[in-house]
Amino acid sequence: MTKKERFKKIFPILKDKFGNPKAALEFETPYQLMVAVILSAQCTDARVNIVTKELFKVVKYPKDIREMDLETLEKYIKSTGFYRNKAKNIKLNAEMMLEKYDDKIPKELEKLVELPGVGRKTANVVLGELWNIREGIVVDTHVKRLSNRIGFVKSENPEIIEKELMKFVPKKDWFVYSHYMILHGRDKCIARSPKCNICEIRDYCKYNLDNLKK
DNA sequence: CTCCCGATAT
DNA sequence: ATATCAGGAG
Repeated sequence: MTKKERFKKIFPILKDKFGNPKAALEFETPYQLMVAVILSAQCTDARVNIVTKELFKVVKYPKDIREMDLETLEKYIKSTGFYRNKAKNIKLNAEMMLEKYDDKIPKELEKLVELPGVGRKTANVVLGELWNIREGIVVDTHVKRLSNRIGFVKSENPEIIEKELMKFVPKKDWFVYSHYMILHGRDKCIARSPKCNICEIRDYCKYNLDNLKK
């Protein structure tokens, strides 16, 4: 089976399982979503939501971050890990927002990634979530792991993985596909101990098929 | 490539 | 004890 054929088998199964997924991150304003995604680096979104529940009571726009001192911000977000980097980036990010965009988040990927703390992954999530804009495929740790296990790619480089996936994943599915990878990654294709024996897509997964031979 | 870094599951 | 969690900057 070609990659495209396998994708056509896998995608409907995941679609049937997860439907039309909403982001697990909680937010009210677009700016809050960007902050939440920055916080979600190497951290579960459940943890991010615990932190933002308090933080977003006082932070809704970039000006709210400007008014908050660094130490206070660090205290709010500490439990998400990397808190000093994240706090510093969020402060710098707010300053650039106020200087260039006020509180209107730019809708171009090239401009978004210039904001401190925002990389390609974060930018794609923000654009997709807020305005359904798909400039690429979100490649996070889950997409990376599942793509390699299924046998779609053989690479640890997010940009190479993204290009490879874009060859056979239809553009209209780019955004939901990464959502499905993330959800399925948390549910069955867990990093440490994948539950291949109860996995819905095991018949199309290289990792499972290879293990059966042993 | 390394560093950042707390919380959680195993 | 240790790997892992919706990564980004230098």
